Amino acid sequence: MARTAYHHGDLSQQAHQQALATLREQGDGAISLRALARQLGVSAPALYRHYADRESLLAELAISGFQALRQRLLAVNQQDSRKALIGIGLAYVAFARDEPNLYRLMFGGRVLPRGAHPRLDQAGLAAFQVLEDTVANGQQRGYLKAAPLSLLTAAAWSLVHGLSQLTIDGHLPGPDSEPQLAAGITALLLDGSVERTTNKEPSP
Amino acid sequence: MARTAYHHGDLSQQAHQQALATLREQGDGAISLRALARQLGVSAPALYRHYADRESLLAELAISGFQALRQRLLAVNQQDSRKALIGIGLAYVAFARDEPNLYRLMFGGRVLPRGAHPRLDQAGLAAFQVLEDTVANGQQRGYLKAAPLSLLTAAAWSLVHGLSQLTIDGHLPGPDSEPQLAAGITALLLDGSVERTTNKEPSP
DNA sequence: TGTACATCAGTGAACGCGCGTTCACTGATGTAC
DNA sequence: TGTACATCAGTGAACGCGCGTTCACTGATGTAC
Repeated sequence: MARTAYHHGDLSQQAHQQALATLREQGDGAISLRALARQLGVSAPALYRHYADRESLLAELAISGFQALRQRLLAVNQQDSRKALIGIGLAYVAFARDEPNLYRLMFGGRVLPRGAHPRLDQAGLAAFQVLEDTVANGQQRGYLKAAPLSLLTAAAWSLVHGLSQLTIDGHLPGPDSEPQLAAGITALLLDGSVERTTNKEPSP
Repeated sequence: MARTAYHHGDLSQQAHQQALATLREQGDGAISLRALARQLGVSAPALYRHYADRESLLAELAISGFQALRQRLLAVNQQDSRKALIGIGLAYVAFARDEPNLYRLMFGGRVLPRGAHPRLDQAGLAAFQVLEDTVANGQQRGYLKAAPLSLLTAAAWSLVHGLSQLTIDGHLPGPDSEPQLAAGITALLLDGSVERTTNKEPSP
């Protein structure tokens, strides 16, 4: 253990991890730089070597959250358009359910306003892009209505985002019935977006 | 002005109003009992005559928020089922856009957890009820699919809630194009929920 | 109509707390020659 | 291979702040008789 007194060596990473743990357990309001430093056995100002201020730390957490969400969405099988869209919806809601406090931080709006952290905005966009690509894909295959892409995407996003929020805030029936709820709701929107004549996927 | 030194006479109400003003301008995080008392020219402990603690005050604000939302939803014309559903969606999103910080408090989840304030939960339910009634109404008139009411309602709610959140957090295109976006999205969900054979409203 | 008294709605002072951030500093590391 | 020196990553102390809440209290109001 080359843990010399000075030069912790891994402070940036460990601070991130510890803050993430606190966030998960107690929400972003519970994250303070002083407490964090205490937990890491380090003086508070040391953290300022790695994070400009408290908000920057939170932004970093949110960024890695968006990256994780993006990975989940990318992992969805894209072969069948219909299954892909439902799969994206399920993956999205599953992420929110698994990481409620992280999700709240990412989309809270209050804590991390748009525009203040360019890398954060970018990470959010990158995750959103996967959803939009999936919709565009479905549309190109003639599977979705000819409505403007932005409209279809906004609808899909609103739906999964709203469902996520309502779920993690306990407004909807227990989490046991929630996955099929998500699937059912997504299907509901989908069937509305399907051209009547083209409700079969062209085989690859 | 019977504003005697003691006995402010209207402290409860004025505290509510002042707190609401602060909430609107700066969000719930900016509400503190001490600052509030200062603004009202009253000692801080005086507020404890009217509110058990800070959180109770926030709960009161959220309650009146739900009441206001409910009124807006009740004001929607219910004659035509399709128009009613779209109207509810528009009214809902308009409320969020007009009162972003209040809306965040009502649905933040972090600040006011479900179950802690019975009257708050009740007020939330009462607002939700209007939406559910509208959906049930549409279904009874044979206008909506025979899917479970809870599913249809959850879908509608998720959609408008998600759209509201994304809108007030600036994730969607400018607020200028937003009303037609809301209408378009709601219609998208609706057309998916419409039985193909019954897309005309029985005339009254 | 007057009065004793309970109750209500305020006050001022204080407790105890933790926070973000800055400052001048020191010890460790890496690099040029 | 050794050494001067810049740079990096920490330290401890302190500033200044505002907060929620409790305490023992006092002044005003309302009510029973």
